[in-house]
Amino acid sequence: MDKLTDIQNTFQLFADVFDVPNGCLVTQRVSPSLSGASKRKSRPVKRIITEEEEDEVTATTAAVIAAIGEEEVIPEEEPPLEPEDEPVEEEEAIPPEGIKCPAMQVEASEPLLASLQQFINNSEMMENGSQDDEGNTSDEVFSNGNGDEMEAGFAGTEFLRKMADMIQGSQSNGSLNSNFLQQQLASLKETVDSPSVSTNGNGLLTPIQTQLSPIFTSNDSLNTPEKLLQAIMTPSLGFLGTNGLGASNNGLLSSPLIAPSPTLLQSLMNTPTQPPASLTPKKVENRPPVVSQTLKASKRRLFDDTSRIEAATMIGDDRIDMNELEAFAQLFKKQRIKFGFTQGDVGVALGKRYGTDFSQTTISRFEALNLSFKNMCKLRPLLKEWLADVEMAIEGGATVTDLIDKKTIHNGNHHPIPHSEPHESITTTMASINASSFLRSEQHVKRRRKRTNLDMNQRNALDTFFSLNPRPDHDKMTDIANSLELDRDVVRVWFCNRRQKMRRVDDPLEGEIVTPSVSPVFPNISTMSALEEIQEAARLASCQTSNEDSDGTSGSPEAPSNDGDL
DNA sequence: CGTATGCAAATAATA
DNA sequence: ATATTATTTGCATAC
Repeated sequence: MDKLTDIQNTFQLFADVFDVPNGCLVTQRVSPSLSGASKRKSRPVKRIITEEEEDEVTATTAAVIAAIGEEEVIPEEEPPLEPEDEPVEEEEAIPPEGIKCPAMQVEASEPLLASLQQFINNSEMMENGSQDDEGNTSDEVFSNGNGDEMEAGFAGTEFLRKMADMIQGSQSNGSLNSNFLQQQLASLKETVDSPSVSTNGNGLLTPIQTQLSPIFTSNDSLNTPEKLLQAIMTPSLGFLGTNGLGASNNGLLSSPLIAPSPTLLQSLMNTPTQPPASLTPKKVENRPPVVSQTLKASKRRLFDDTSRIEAATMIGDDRIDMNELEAFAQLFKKQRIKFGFTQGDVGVALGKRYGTDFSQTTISRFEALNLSFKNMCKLRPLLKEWLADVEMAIEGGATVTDLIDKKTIHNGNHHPIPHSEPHESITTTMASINASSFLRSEQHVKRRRKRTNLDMNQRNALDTFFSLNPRPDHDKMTDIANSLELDRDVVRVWFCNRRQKMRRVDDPLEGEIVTPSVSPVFPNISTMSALEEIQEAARLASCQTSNEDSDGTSGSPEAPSNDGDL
């Protein structure tokens, strides 16, 4: 029963996904409880853009195939299809260095359809044509939520059929996708009827057949529409669009492709009657080979791993366009340099203005679009304002040095503007700005704790402690903190991060690891003594070397120069 | 020097 | 209040 409903929903979803007004995928807030549904992992915007650029259409195709389960046989033998070489950009002062957002409108339905066709074919063969009625059997087929095995093929076919019908039936939008789908469906049906023919006038269907994923042919891997959908929708490869940003600059299609977040989809598919908990809906796929690998493999450490494919992340609620961000970033940099500010200067300046200063690193990343989309959006207004102010000031006759000087106002001295300022306006402007709106924010903006820099000894010690007990309790923590002359919070955070890291390293495959959380480490060491001994050792070790630097001179163990929060 | 990055603290949002 | 997971930042240090 519920299964059936599920199917229905799934159909609907498909229909929605493929048949939207603008001919592009759109995320629509699904009513259900996707409240906490957000497992997003973000990644730098630039990377996203680059990705899109690289894979284009090909990516989409490959994506679907891959997502469906096929291996990564679709490397780079794909005919490039002469993408776009349109000169585009008529902007003037912004010479994009190869960073742009190509259209992501590429049809994703073709490969999908092809796959569906394949699937249906296979199923058909399997069934031996024993079912003639269209929609009544489904009830039985799906009613059993656990004993489904052999019916897989059958049910699957049914499912796809329905889906196809549905899609076909609700196409009247004239949208690109709809039309295409309709077309494909036509040929699809034909083909299904006469498997020997390849009516497809696009030749799109044929080539893919061969690569039909095993997921479609094996009975047990696709026994539920959820899985099917999931497989298809697995965003890993950009099938769903990379991030819902990227608009075409050449006018291929005007609206950005916004894909439903996988999470969303999942929640959508999940029936209120959540099954036991045998499978972890989390990272289902194995390796997102195609797309992600192609990127600059320079530092595929954190980002590559961390950011999987979750591109649909920033689909958010707004259709913020990447173009603007990109443009602003460039403009910002240009102006900054023009005025003679360094990234560091800006960081400090922002601190002056908003109470939240940023490091040179952050500014650098902003300019290079090396921040998550969300993060970029968050920072943009600040930088924008700052830039505007500076421009205004400069226009008013101020000098960069003046400005820099102002923001260089170090701690405890207030003689920034000695006297005769030839540019009162500037001063006024600045003053007003500072005084009015921002000053306030400055107050309640709690400054980020200065990043603690653990020295080798502390690290080693912590490591040791960790190996002994990855999750010490409050007291233990305090103890450790004391022995290392660190703030308890620092220690706590360290452990948290460490666990996080551990998890990150172990889990990836999630296939065979047996939750090494506690056992592997010290299975026998139940003796407190031993444990403590080691701890002592660690402590000792740490103290030894830190004999002279222990005072936390340069560090920040204590008194992190907090602004004493007003 | 000013920037770009790796590694990983510190934080935010949730469970 | 705690832990976990996802993210934002920034110290250090390599370009």
